[in-house]
Amino acid sequence: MPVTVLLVDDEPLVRAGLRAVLEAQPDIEVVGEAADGAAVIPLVRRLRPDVVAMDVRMPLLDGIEATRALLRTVDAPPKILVVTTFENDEYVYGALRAGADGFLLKRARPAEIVHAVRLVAEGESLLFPASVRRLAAEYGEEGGNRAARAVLERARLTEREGEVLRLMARGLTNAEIAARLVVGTETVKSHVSAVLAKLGARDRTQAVIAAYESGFVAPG
Amino acid sequence: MPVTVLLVDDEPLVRAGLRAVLEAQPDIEVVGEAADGAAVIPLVRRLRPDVVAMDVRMPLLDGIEATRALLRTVDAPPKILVVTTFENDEYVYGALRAGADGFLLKRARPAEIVHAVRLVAEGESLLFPASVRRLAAEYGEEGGNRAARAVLERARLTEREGEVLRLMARGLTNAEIAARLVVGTETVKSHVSAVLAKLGARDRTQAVIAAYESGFVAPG
DNA sequence: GACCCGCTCCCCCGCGCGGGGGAGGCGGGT
DNA sequence: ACCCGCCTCCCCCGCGCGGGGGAGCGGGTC
Repeated sequence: MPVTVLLVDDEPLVRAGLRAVLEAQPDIEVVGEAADGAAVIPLVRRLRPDVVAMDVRMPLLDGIEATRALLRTVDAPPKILVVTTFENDEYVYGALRAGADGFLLKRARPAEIVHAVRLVAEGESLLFPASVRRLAAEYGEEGGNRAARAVLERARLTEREGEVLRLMARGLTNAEIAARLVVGTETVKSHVSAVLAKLGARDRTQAVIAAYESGFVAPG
Repeated sequence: MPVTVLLVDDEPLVRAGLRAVLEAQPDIEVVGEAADGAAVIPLVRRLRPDVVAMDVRMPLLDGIEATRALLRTVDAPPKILVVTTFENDEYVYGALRAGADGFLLKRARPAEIVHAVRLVAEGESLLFPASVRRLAAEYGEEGGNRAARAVLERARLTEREGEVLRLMARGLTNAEIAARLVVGTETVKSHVSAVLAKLGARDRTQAVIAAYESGFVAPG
């Protein structure tokens, strides 16, 4: 049985492109399209797709709200793949926080798009696509922490949030981080929440994974 | 002010060796020695060392019990560095679980020993020394998961525990892991607890860090 | 047969974590 | 003067996590 996909994007051109790429696969079937977030829920109820490829910026109901509504009102909801133009879109992080399973850049190569759909359909999350992982490599070994800085910028982490993430990635608890930074635990909690939101992580474990996968911290 | 160290080992030779290595450093001072775990607590109360270098296998009171007792009865307890002969010693994991801050191989080079003492004195934990981290490199890139298998063996993780750790390192919750493995959440909790104990990790975040640091899972 | 071990599932319990709010100070930018 | 981003701290709340037990079962060893 093929993977069924519902396309949600306000630009017909993008929908057509995604459809062309996905329909070229024998095991992927596009079962419907929607032009805005408001139309998604009834369509999902009727078509029951495995995956919804959802734009973030849309009229009426944006991708974040649509994702939230979908997960709240539909039982056995489909996997949600957030489609965006910018790697740096805060809306993406909002959508991931709302429960989306991964994100996908519009300028990704067809093979990557297909791969992303298959992955989320299998239940994998795709928070840190290859493009992000390659950062460290791009900057080279001798870049020192230039790659880390780049990731910082992409995720728009503040300096303090970066410090907190680094300590999280050393296995410290909030209380220990607070002691280390000589601030209150509530302050650390604020920073941690900000880091989770910006990285699209659900908990500190996923944030640490993100730190390793992005090259923000390196093993050894 | 120098880092003060208390040596606890039943073998005088080992104590002498550690003392020679550490005293060679201007910023490290060995303030006392003990031959078994039972003598540790009163000595710590009197000498108030920054670091206790503690053997695991000792008569009367072993390193695990001594660590536990120390942390329970002494306020502002010193950092505890577990000293062992075998990388594979389950006692080590027990000691780490009991609250020790790091472990150290007796066959480590002097520079490594000094480094370890300074690190734990600064409040860093040292769960995964360089010797373990180098595993992946030893086995080479084309080793595939041979390095991972080696780590598995060293930590004595069972096959199932290895699967669970791998899923933890993908950011899954216990419930999600349970669904993936088609078992109950209580079962997963058992495996997770076993993994934490064997890796000397305090929580799943530290376990994931261990997985990355040891090469059990690799970024990218 | 007795034994150990790995996998499975169950109980109770405390606590750290993370969500969702808000709020004040402080420096920089227009 | 104004706003805004950052850092700091506070509240309440639910839940997942991890610790501490125990227990049954199959498969291997001795």
